[in-house]
This record gives sequence, structure tokens and C-alpha cells, in this order.
Amino acid sequence: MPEGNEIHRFAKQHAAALAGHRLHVDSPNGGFPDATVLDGRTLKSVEAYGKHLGYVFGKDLIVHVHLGMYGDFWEGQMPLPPEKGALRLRMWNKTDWIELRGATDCSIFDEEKWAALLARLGADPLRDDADPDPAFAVIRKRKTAIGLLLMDQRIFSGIGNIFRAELLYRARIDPMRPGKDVSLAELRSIWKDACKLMPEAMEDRRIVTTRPKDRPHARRPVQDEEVHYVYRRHNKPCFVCGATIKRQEMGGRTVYWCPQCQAN
DNA sequence: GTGGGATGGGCAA
DNA sequence: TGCCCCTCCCACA
Repeated sequence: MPEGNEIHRFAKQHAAALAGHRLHVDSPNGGFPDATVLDGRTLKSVEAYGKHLGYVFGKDLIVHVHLGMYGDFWEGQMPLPPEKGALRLRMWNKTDWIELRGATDCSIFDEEKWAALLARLGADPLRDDADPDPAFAVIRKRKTAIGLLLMDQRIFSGIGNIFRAELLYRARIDPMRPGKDVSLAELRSIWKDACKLMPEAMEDRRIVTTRPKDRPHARRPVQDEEVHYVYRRHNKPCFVCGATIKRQEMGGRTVYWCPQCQAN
């Protein structure tokens, strides 16, 4: 379900609810063989990098979670709810519980494996320690379309299909434009925009990218059909110029853009 | 009621 | 490149 904004929110919320406590851990429907190793241990912290989560129980005892397309957490106050669906991992203390379903990966990493993962992730707009300069340098050398490069987690991390479409629209850049033809100023602008939009989405628990002046009707709260300029708006008129929003397959994912606002 | 698509990425081939 | 993990929602009948 998530892009980086939701991953970082999970990290913050799960740390607030569970870190510093001895936890009960189990895996009612399997898929996570080592739950007994964790049961009764103290969760030290919850880390988020890009779309990856790490639940740190010890130096070589880090539960790596990648939600992929279908994974999701459910959260709540004790008592535990009845078991439902394919429940891969469940953690709880006296007051709070979290449940994990459908993740692409949920397994124990040692320190070395965790470090190797972080080493191959690009700059994350949601992290204060992120340095985007290497990403800019790589993009400026590549013929590959900027729409593909923005999604490459080795270049940037945490940006998914929604932010790709919306960041490129807000920058008025055609997703098909080669990376090397995107100026440094444009790349800096995209990064700055991501550093504003992604934390907002984390707080709001939804991705809103349209500016108030561009919404077709000034209503409060923002209606669902108004939150994106182009993402999933194919065959609908652009809020800004009225042209019909297009969509196309790009690297196995669907990209959306305005052929008039992003004609370059 | 049904079927297709979706915020992701690893894997086999 | 195509398939898979597994869940929800929407368009369409």
C-alpha cells in the first residue's frame, strides 16, 4: 500500500507504542519462522529508510519489513482482536498491538545484512541525514527517462508511483525526458518539493499534491478526486490547462502525465 | 456478482 | 520479461 510517507509514519507510531517494552511476538499463520526467538525481548527502536522498516531487537536481531504492493499493518489497543486473514507477524505489549499481513519480506537481518541494504538505498526525502547530490550526479549522466530514474530506489528511496507522477507534474517535466536533459536546478526543485510533500503526507496519512488555487472547487476538506494532478486521472481534464491526462506503461508501472503542461 | 488493476520489489529465466 | 506475494476497490455487467 505505501510509499515512504506511510512507512515513516509506521516507524514513528510503532516506536511510540512498543519500543522500550518487552513484547510478545508470534506468527499465527506462519511465513515468519523465527517468532519464538523474539518473544519476550525488548524492542529497542524502529528504523525507516525509503520503503524499508527495521524493528531492532538487538545488533543482529533486526526484523526487516518490506510491505510491497499488498502488505499492511493493522494497529490497535489491547486486547488482541480475533485472528483474521493471513497473519504473518503480531507484536504486542500490555497496551498496544500491531499485526502484519501480505508483506513482500518479513525476516530477521543481522547487522551486516541491514548495513548492506542501507548501502544500496538512495537519498530519502524523509530523512534529515539524506544527501541528494549523488542522486543528482547519477541522473545527469543517464539517458534513461527521468520517470524511471525517480522510481529507482538506488537513486532516491521512498518515492513511489504517486509521488513520481505528481512531482514531475509540479515540476512540469515530461516523464519520458532523459535524465541527462533534466537541469540541476530542476532536480534541486524536485528534491525540495519532495522534502515538503512527503512529510505533509506522513502527517495527513494521505498524499495531497494539488495546490489550493489549482483545485477545481475550493472545498474543505479536500475531496478525494482533487488530491492529485495526474495520478490515476487519465482521460480526465488537467486542472490547470484542460488538456486530457494521459497514461502509459513505463518499466512495468503506469505513469500519468499532462501532455500539454509537461510537453518537453 | 465479476474481473481487473493497484502506492513494490525479488526472483527465475 | 513475466510471475508471485495477497488485499481492496472500482468499473462494469
